[in-house]
Amino acid sequence: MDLSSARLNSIDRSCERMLHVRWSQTLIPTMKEVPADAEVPSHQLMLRAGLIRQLMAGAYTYLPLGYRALRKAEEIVRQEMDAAGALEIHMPALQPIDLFNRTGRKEAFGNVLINFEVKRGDKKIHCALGPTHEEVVTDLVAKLVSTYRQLPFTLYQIQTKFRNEERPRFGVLRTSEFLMKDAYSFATNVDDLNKAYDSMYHAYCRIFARCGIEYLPVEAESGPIGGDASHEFMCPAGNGEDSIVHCRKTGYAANLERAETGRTPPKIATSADAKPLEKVHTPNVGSIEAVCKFLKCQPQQLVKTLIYSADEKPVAVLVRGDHEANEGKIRRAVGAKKVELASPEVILQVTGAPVGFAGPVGIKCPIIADHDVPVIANAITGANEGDHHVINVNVGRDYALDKTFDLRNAVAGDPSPRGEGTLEMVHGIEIGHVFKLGTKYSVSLDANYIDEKEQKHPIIMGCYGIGVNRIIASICETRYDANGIIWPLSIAPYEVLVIPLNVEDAEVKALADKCYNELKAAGVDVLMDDRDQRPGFKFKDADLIGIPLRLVIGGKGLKEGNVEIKWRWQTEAEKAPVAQAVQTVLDRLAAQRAEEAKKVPT
RNA sequence: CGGGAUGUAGCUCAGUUUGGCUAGAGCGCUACGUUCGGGACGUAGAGGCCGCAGGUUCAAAUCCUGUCAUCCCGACCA
Repeated sequence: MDLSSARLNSIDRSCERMLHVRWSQTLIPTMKEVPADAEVPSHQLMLRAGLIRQLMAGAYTYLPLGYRALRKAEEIVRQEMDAAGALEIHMPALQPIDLFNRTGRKEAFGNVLINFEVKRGDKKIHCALGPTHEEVVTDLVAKLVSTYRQLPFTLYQIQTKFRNEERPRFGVLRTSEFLMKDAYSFATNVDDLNKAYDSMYHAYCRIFARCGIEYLPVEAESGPIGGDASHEFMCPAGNGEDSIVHCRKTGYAANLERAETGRTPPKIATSADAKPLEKVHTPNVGSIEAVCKFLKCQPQQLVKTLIYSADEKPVAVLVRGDHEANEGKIRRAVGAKKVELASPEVILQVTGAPVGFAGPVGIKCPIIADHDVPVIANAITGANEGDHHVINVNVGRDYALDKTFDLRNAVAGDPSPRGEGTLEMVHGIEIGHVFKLGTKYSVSLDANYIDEKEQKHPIIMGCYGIGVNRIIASICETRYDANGIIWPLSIAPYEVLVIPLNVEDAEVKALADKCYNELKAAGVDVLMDDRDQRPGFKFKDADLIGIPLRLVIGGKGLKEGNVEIKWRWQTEAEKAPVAQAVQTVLDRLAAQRAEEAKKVPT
């Protein structure tokens, strides 16, 4: 046997070892009780089902069952990346800090970037642990690519990332060390960038569909390129950290930062029953909440006046008291590059009052207002004078407005921007992100190419990430019942669980062994619960770890010549004759695989 | 980084308010026996730096000070 066939043989054997196992010989530490530290379902279930154990806040060990699931997710990601033509590489997690200095991200990441010095002889090397790999990959490509003829291409890797989370939480959902698939596309023109982006977007849809995750691609803040340049892939889940605005009717979905509303601009006219303007003394009453309490009114009656600095010029932004201003929308409305809340000095300058008492009446700077503002009759606003508000403020009479804008965060009940339907708010887990980067990194790291006219240009990039751990966590967060996890067939640590109910019964044991051996010979991922335990105990564990298909072999069934086959999500088992047991399992698996495949976009 | 909570057996927790015998229970674990189709029962056992350090006291799981860790809410999150 030559070396290569020996290696193949050993790979074969290691693959075979992956496929099947006896429970008594593996490590599946299930827990009956809910660990006190775990709050959200995925965290509780992953601990209870013996998938993970915590090392410290934000760092978890994947145990055999959990690691199998993780590797299955990883493999689906890898297959779809390969199919999309991306090239797999593996970059170091350990990176020189210099790269982050050059892109300005040492500053931008701040405390999130884990970095430290190591001694090498009499030198000190300042390193970072990669929170993502834009710097490393751009540096690599800068050194490898010189001409347009080498482009375009997309590189990807599946690798551990490190971020010093200020507050790790929700078990595996937010950790300081996590497995991420990150891909980077390199192109000479926007067309090729768009092609790479679309191809990644499509691959992502296939990946999440194959993983059995309910997912929603949402429009996200687009950054430097503008337009349709960024999507987050969200898994709707009650415990998700992100708020998504979603319209069921039109399918519109966007994150809160980005979501438009379909409101129509109101007619700007003074209310027919406008009451006389009146100044009231409101000592130390600056916040909306305090004003409402003091004047016994509702926040909807107030006009919130925020002083922003738009490219260093002050502008007053008016939104209804119960709404939140959206900086991105303000930036676009005034056509500024940079928008931030003005400093107390600037506020004093334009309003003549300290923070908390700004209002549109008599203010010394331009005003822009949200659609919902001019329709408030007899509104309450700051008086541009310390410790005073004005009541019965009305547009037209007391302050002027030519037009109104969409300036606030969307709220549930807003009309969809697609013309029909209503927006609702859902929470979601961010499981993927695709982003058109442009030339931010290629410019700062000198990644250029020469075109056919020998002109030098920065390479146009895109980046595409998937949180592999979050795939597992999202499944556990959304697919479970009172008894445990309900895995999709594609990600389940094992596809089939064989349960001989009484391992002391020679006939039961012999049939279970036969089924187990035949299933593994047929290439099925099969786990056999060969433990000498009572049936109820084994059923409970089976439901907890959630293996999709359960094959029960017991004395009672055997007397009738039957075994029982049951999907985890069914309540009643199907009886199959002993002779057809294995074939029935294989048939059911094939049918289910086909069923899951139907949901994958082509 | 602000606010809140909790650290006692592998897990879930009692005991702390009001200091006082050898620190407890259930589950799990070990051995033997009886059981055996949805987390059985009996008997006998093993298992504790009561988070850590200092202090008060004749005496500290219990009171005081400090510290560490974990969880939750908020801020932050390329």
